[in-house]
Amino acid sequence: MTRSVDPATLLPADDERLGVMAKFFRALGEPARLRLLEFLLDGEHSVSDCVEHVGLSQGRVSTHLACLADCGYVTARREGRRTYYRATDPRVAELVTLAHTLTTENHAALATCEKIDSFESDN
Amino acid sequence: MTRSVDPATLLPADDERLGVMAKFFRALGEPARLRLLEFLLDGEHSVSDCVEHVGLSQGRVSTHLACLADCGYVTARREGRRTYYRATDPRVAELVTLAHTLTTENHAALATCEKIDSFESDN
DNA sequence: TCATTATATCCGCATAGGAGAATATGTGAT
DNA sequence: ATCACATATTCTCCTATGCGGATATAATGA
Repeated sequence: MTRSVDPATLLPADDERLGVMAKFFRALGEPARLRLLEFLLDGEHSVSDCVEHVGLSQGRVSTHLACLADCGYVTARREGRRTYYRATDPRVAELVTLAHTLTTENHAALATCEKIDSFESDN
Repeated sequence: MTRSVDPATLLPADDERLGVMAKFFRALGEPARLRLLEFLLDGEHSVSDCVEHVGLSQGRVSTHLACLADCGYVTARREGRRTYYRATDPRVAELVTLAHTLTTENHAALATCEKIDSFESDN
């Protein structure tokens, strides 16, 4: 039953687990989605509210929200022609808070990390 | 002192905070880096150990490790010609654990999320 | 100094995925 | 049924970033 454990040929199951986790994190690896998530942690909002809040096109915002929902960060509720999104799970808030704390502490180093380019604008 | 609060024209400071947090999360939005981080949570390892562990090119692994270090997930320690990396902050372990729990619960939905493509291989 | 080993950096290539615009779909009102 | 509004989906474009391979740099030893 034991299968190859050649380090470089890792278990497929682990591959999948890591792939899923990576997706999960990548969902928050976008300023726009992070802003949306924080907005939705703050309370329930419709898509149009979100559009106004982040200032992106309606289509893009809709996609971002769907992404957050797929990842389990927020839940959607349809009411009439509107869809309301909200972040309910307190552990999500916990995750964001934890990240906020860690990034604040490490702000300097992170800001200069060029391996990942959020937007190294000139500020 | 209060400045424009037009929702779509958000505070630059907030822009930067979100940009940095996004970077922080994006660092974990990659299966390879996630695998490396878990490996380093487990104990201290040299770059070559890591190369063997993840099975990617030495250069790539070095970059991934530098990225994790810049983001504050791991620390580097040079000893002779080798560099040893390790994840020390327990809050990092907490972050990973939390994500692991949440993704496990939501595995099904996440696996089908096509907004983000980790690798939707045919499994 | 020169050789060897361990890391780090650079380069070109390929692709994931974000952006807006246009369009489709769903839903309540007339 | 038709219209108007709210959201979702599709399209093309373009950039960020992962990858390997080559090379530069650092550190130890002869």
